[in-house]
Amino acid sequence: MDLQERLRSRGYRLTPQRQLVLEAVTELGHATPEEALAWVRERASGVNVSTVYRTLELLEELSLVKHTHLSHGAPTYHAAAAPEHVHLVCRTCGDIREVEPSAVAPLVEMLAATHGFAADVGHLTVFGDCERCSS
Amino acid sequence: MDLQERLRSRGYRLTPQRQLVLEAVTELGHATPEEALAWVRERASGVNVSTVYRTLELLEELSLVKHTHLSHGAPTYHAAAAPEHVHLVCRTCGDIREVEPSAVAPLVEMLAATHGFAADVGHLTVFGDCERCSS
DNA sequence: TTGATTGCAAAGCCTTTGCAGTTCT
DNA sequence: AGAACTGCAAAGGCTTTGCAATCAA
Repeated sequence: MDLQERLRSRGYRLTPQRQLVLEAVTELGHATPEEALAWVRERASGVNVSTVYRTLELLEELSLVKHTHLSHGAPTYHAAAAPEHVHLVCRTCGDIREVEPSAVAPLVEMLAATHGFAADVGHLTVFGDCERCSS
Repeated sequence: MDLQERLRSRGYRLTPQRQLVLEAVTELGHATPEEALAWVRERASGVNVSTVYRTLELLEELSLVKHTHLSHGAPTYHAAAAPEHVHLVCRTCGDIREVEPSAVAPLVEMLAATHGFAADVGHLTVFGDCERCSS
């Protein structure tokens, strides 16, 4: 199912800006709104920040992108099509590492079993200290 | 070790504002800076927002409080003395539930073993859908 | 044509900062 | 006196919103 199809089925339109923002997030892997904007502006001029914000919100609503909070500031977006992963963020050195969702499978299963809670693994970020910083 | 002692040993001073902010966070269990301020203002007048921010930062530095992000907006603080817990946040109904750290023990151990990563359980928040909302 | 979409500028949250007055030691 | 602390007001990030012009279908 492609972008246009998803948009049209909800009465939305396909615009160059929307294509570019989705492409930016996909290409960059992880991108803050500001970073996505920068990427887009390398390809098209005059695109505004507010369009990026509105588009990211829309794309998230369409389940085409997701976001997490990897730091205190702006959130980071990534394509929903990208393989799911959990983030490990080191609060000492700032290093960010991705680990496979299988790492949290036991947790997810147990939350489902004991609390009926359906965890969103793609949104999960674990803060702590990485190997170098905790020793 | 009490507040005054911790402060003094680092060259800081004990002030009514600092006592009140710590008390607010402790009493409220979870509090945003704004909520802490409101609580403090019920006991003392004229306390300023910036004092609350500065104090929370200081208390966190002294390991007396911790913070997590339970929603998109302001962070929530809780006393470090409170029993550690993980937060489950339902993104559909907004419900917030606390679960015991034992729930994530396997995850924590495995991150330590395979990635040398020391997870901060008290900061961990799992987003997803709660029982009612996922069915 | 007509409703969706955009750019622009202004406003809004949340938080930080500079500074001068005040308080503690 | 000297340093820490506070309130106040202004500024700073990040994000949202109102509106008129523009564009997709």
